[in-house]
Amino acid sequence: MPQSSTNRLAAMEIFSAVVEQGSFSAAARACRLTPSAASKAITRLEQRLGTKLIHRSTRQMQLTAEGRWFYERCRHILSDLEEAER
Amino acid sequence: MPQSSTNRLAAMEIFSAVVEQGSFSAAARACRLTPSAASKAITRLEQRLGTKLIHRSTRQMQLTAEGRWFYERCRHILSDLEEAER
DNA sequence: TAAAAATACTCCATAGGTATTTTAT
DNA sequence: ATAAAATACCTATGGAGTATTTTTA
Repeated sequence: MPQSSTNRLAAMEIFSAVVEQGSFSAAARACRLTPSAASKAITRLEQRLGTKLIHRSTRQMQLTAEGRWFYERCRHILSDLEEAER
Repeated sequence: MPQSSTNRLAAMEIFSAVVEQGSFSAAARACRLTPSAASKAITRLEQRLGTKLIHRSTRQMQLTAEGRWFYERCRHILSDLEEAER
């Protein structure tokens, strides 16, 4: 049930974009957001899940095992969603 | 991508509750919301989808064909989501 | 006529933007 | 040195609540 008022789908979309683009700035562009917004979205997501999804430095990023698993779930859910909202 | 800033998952959860409970007030209780919030959530959802999901009067409600279809999609997505966030 | 739903209005928390700082190559 | 990420600060708005009105069995 709601009350978990954060926008979980937006977070999943941004996370997927980060994974696919390989950087926060590129993901932000793809999502038409600022890098700041993308960064904060991922941080919030990790806090909510209580898990690190991406190991990142200013120059490189790598998915954690949980990140890889969560990315697969995201793809699945987002494609189902696309169908549902079509 | 975001910018569709509405909380689509919350809407799906509320919609599912309405279907399962058979009324907006009961669904609101189940979701720990006011009937007002539930009503507005479904209205927003229908507007966003551009489809009527529920034919409703003050005394009865019935799913449209689209509503039935969308409900099935919701169940599927929400249970996948539960797994993803677990 | 009494319940459930819809709505007008108000308020606040989430999440986005800008500007700046930090970090790593 | 520079480009990317993080963060501090500010702001806007989506969405929740309350109070009220509308609806229909």
